[in-house]
Amino acid sequence: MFKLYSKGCEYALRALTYAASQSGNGRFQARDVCEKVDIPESFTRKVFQALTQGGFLQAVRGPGGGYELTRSPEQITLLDVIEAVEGQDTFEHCVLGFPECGGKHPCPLHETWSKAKKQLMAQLEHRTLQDLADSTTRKKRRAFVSGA
Amino acid sequence: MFKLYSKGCEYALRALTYAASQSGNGRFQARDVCEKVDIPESFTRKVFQALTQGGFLQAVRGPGGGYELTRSPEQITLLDVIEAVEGQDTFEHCVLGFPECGGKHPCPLHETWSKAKKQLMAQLEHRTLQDLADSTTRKKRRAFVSGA
DNA sequence: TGATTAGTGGACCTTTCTATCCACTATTAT
DNA sequence: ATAATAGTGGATAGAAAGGTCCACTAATCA
Repeated sequence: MFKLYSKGCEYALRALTYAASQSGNGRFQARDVCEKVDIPESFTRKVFQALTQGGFLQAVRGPGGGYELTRSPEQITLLDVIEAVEGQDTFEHCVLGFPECGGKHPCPLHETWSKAKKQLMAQLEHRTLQDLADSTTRKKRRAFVSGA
Repeated sequence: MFKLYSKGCEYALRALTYAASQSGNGRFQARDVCEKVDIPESFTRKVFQALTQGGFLQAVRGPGGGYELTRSPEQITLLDVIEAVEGQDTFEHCVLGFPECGGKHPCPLHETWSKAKKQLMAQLEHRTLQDLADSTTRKKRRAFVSGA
């Protein structure tokens, strides 16, 4: 089945989007954010650990601690998050599984897929965590104003 | 990690592309084609069974038997094969895992993903098994002519 | 110093996907 | 009829992804 990214990555996107939408110093706690966006805490913690080791998040221990983004949300694209979680080469594998697929020995789908991939990645590079955070916040504000 | 489709679907595409590239009555045997394109036979047989039950292939038992495509290769797009193996709804799931994601309650990524998906599916609908078969045949002929 | 808070790292379990095996049925040829 | 061929269906095994638990460390506060 089709998968744009793993579950861990999905959780990371949801969690970080929520974190970015919160006003304040930008610090968030794993427990809190997982509860808020309704994703499995233990599992997501592992993803946070990986993002920390990858230099994407900074961990702060002890009371009042949590995580902080090392860049501001408007400087982080979806592709950044995806590649941080999945590795830089997620989109690089030959879709027909030809080990030799490449410039010199392209598989029959190489050109087609290259084109599709380019368009896909352009979309993912185009939007930032801040964009996503804004769109959720807007929605909530609309609901609030309309009394829903 | 990113996956355009499952292993089974990858094998189906490779096998059917090979089958389409063969001259003759269009009948092929599981054992033969799996050997030729170097994919696991037992596993791929299951995929063939599914494609048969889905009306995509016709099975012929006994000596000289095998499978036949129920449509000609130039009438079968990559998207056809993918949806036949993976189900019609492979590309329909919300990428952020929001159960409510849809026209009325779009997730923050809904628009972005819809656009990317449309472009992706356009690519997959554009090429047929015959196209893929032709490109592999052309390559072989080139190699033959050039003496490689 | 001791209690509390919050992230860490490793072991372990469950589910899904991938893969193999084998007895069985249908078909053809001798 | 019998043997050989080719797909079928079910059981089962192995690998990877998804998920949980718990003892531990670091930091803060009383």
